[in-house]
Amino acid sequence: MARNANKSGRGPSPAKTAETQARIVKAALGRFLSDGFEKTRMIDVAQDAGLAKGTLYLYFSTKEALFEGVISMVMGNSVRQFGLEPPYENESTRDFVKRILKPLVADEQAELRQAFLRLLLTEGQRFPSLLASYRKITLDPVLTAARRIGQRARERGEINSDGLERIPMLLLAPGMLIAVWNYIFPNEKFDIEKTFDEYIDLIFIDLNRNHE
Amino acid sequence: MARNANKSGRGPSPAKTAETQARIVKAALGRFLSDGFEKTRMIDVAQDAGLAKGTLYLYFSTKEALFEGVISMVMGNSVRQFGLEPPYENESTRDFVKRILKPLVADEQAELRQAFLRLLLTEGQRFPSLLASYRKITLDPVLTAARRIGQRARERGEINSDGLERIPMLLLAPGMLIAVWNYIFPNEKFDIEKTFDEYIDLIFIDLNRNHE
Amino acid sequence: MARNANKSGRGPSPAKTAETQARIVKAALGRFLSDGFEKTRMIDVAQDAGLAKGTLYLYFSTKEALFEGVISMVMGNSVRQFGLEPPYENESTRDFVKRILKPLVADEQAELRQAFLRLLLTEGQRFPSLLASYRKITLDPVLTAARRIGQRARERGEINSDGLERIPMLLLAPGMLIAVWNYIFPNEKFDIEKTFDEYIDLIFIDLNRNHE
Amino acid sequence: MARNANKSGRGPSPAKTAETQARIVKAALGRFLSDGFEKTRMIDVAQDAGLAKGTLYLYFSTKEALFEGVISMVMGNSVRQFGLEPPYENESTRDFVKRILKPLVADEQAELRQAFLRLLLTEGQRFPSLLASYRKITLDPVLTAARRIGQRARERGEINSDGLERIPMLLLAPGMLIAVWNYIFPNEKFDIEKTFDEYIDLIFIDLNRNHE
DNA sequence: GATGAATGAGGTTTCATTCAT
DNA sequence: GATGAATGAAACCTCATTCAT
Repeated sequence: MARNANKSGRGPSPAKTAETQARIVKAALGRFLSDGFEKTRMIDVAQDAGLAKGTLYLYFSTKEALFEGVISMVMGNSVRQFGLEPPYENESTRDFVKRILKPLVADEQAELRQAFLRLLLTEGQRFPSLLASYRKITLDPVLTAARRIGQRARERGEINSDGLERIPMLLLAPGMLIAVWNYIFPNEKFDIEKTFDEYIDLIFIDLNRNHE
Repeated sequence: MARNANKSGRGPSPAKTAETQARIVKAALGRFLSDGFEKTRMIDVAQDAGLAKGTLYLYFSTKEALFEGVISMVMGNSVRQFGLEPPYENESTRDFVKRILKPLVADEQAELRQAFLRLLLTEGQRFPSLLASYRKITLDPVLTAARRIGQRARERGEINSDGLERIPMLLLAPGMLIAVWNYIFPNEKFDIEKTFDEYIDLIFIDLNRNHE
Repeated sequence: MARNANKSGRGPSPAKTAETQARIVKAALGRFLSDGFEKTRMIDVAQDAGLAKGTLYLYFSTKEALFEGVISMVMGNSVRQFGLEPPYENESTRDFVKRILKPLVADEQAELRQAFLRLLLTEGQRFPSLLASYRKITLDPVLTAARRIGQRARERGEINSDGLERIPMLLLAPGMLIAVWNYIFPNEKFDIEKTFDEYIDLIFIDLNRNHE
Repeated sequence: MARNANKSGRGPSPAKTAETQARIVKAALGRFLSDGFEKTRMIDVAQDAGLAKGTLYLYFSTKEALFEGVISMVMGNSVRQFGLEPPYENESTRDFVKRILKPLVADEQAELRQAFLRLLLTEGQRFPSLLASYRKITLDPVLTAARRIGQRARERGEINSDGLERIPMLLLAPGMLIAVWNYIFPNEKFDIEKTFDEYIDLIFIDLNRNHE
C-alpha cells in the first residue's frame, strides 16, 4: 500500500502490478545484458517494456535499484541444482560430470547465463551486494559440488592431483573462458559443450583406456 | 634528470612532449584500468597527469583515441615471449610449463596484466581494432605455444587427451578465471601462481609417480 | 486562456507542447536574428524562452536543427502573395508597383523581414536546404512577378529597357540595400518605403509627365 | 621598440617585420573572407602565414585586433578613385557611368571586393570603427560621385527623377545585390558587369533612341 | 623575434530524475 | 497507477591566449 522506493527495489504488488514489473525486469535485463549498466538508458528500458519513463520509477527508485532488483530477481529465478544428484553406480567421473554439466551448458538459456556472468563481472564491483548474492546462491553450491567431484575422482584414481579439491573453481574455468571469448570474438565462437567435454577429458583419466 | 620546477611547463620543447605523453598514458591507463572507459573522466586523467584538460587533446583527439592509444602503447611495450624457449632435455612438461609460466604470472606486473585483460574484456567490443591487436600480438603466439605443449605432452604420454591441441586456449583458462575472480572478490584473492600450478598438475600426468 | 502559474510546467500535456515549441521558436528566432548562429548560445535561447537548456533538445535535436527548424517555420508562416493581384485598368506601372510593394515594406513586420533576409545571407551557406526553401517559397514567386511587371512596363512604354525582364531581381535590389544599410548604420536608417518609391520613380517613366 | 599591443594592431616595424606582418594580414584576410570572424581560428591564420600561433600575438594582441588591423590595412590599400574623372564632352551619362564603373567591377579583384563587402556586413556590427572607416574612405566618395552623376543626368534629361540625388546609394544597389546573390547561390552566379549595365540602362534614358 | 606546449573558460549535448496532470 | 514534459548536473571538446624556451 505504501508507495515504494525501498532499497530492495520491490514494487507494489496489488493487481496487474506484477505483470508490469515483470515487463520492466525483462526489458531491463535485456538492455543491461547487451549494453551494460552505463550505456543502458532508462528510456530504452521503458520503451522496451512498453511503458513510460516515469513508470519505471514507481517500481525502482533509481537506475541502480533497477539494476540490483533485476539481477536479484533473475538470479532468484534461475537457481540451479548443480551436482546435487549423485553419480550412478560405477559411472566414471568423466561421464558423470559431462552428464550433469550438459543441462547447464547446453540448454537454450546457456547464452543468457554467459551474458549474465559477464554482466556481473563488468558491473559487479559497483554492486557488492549482488556479488554476495551470486556467490551464495549460485557459486557456493557449485563449488561444493565441484569439490566433491574432485574428491570422488581422486579416490577412484581418475584424476592426476587433488588440486580440484583445493581450488574447485578450476572446474569452471572453461565456462568463464568461453563466456569471455565468445563475447569478444563473436565471429569465432566456441561451442561451450564441446569445450567442456574436451576439458573434462583433459582433467579426468579414462580408466577403461588405461587398463588395456 | 632535473625535474622542471616551472609553475607551468609551457613553452616549446620537443623533449617535453615525450614526458608529457608518458604522463598522460600512465594516468589514463590507471584510470581506465580501475574505472573502465565510461566512468573515466577526461578531467580526472588530466589531473592525475598534473595537466589541464585541454592538454590531453593535444595528444589524443578524443576520449576514444586516448583509450586506443594508451592500450596500444601499453600492449606494444609488453609483448611477451611466451613458450619460445624450448624445454630442457628430458624436462617433464609439467616442469616445463610451470617454468615458462612463472615469469608471466609471478612478476610484479602480473596484477597489471590481469587488469589489462579485464579491460579488454569489458571495453573490447567498443574497440575492435584493439582486440585484433591483442589477438595478434599477445594471444596468437601464446596459443601456438600452448598447442605445441599439448602435442609434446601427448607424445610423451603426459596428458589424458589431445584436447589441448584442439582448444589450446584451455591452457589459459585459469588465468582468465583468476583475473575475474580477484577482481570481483578482492577480499579473497587467489594466488595466480599457485592456481596455475594446481591446474598444471591437474592436466599433466606426473610420469615419475606413475612408474613407482 | 489561463496562463499556467505552476512553478514548473512539468507533467504530460500534449497541449503544452505547442506552446512550448512556440516559445522556443520565438526566443530562438530573436537570438538568431540579433546575434547570428555562432554567437547564439543555447542557454540564452532557453532562458529567453523561460525554459531549461535540456528542454530545447526535446524539440530540436541540435543547435543546427533548431536553426533550420525555426527558420523553416517562420518562412512557412510568412509566405507572401506578392504581385498576384493584377493592376487596375489603366493604372500606371509606377502606381501599381508602389501599391503592391507597400504592404510588403510598410507593415510592422518589415524590420523582421529585413533581419530575416540578413540572417539567410550570413548563415545560409551553412544551411543550403534553407536557401533552397527560401528560393522556392519566397524568391521565385517574387521574381516571376517582377518579370511580369517589367514586361508590362515595356509594352506600355514605361521603362527604359528590357533589363528588368532579364534580371528581375534588380527590382529587389533596394530592399537588399536597405536591409544591409540599416543594419550596419543603425543611426541613420533609411525609410524603406520612401527608398523604394524613389527607386520606382527612377526606373519607371511617368507617362503623364511626358505628355505635356 | 616598445612591445606593441596597441589597439591599432600595428606591429613592430624594424626589419623584415613588415614582411611578416604582410604575410599575417594576407592569411588572415583570406580566412576572414571565406570563414567569417567566428569560424576563423588563429591557428589556421598562423599556418596559412607559415608562422607559429604565438607569433600572431606579437603583431596583433587579440583576434579582434587582428581583424580590425587586417580590414583597416586592406581598406587603406584599396582606396578607389571613383567618379573623380569627369565625363567626356557630350558623353551620355549611360556611357559615362558604364565607363567609370567598369574598372571597379570588372577587374580581377572584383570578387575580393564583393567578399569584403559581405564581411563588413556580417561582422561590421562587432567592429563599429571599421564601419566608420569604410564609410569615410570608400563609401562617402562614391556617394558624392553618385549624387553628381544623378544631377548631371537630370540636367541632361537622362533620368526619370531626382531620386538618385536624394538617395545616391541607389546607384550601388545592384552591387550589393550581386555580392549577396553570388554568395548564397554560388551555382548560378550573375556577371556583375552585365548586371550593372542592365541596371544603368534601366535608370538612364538613352537620348539618341528617343529622338527617332 | 619566434615558437608551440599548456591552459581553462565556455560551449554543446546527454540523460537520470521529478512531478503536475 | 501511469504519463512524459521539463530539469540541470555533468561530460566532452574547442580554441583564444600565455609564456618559458
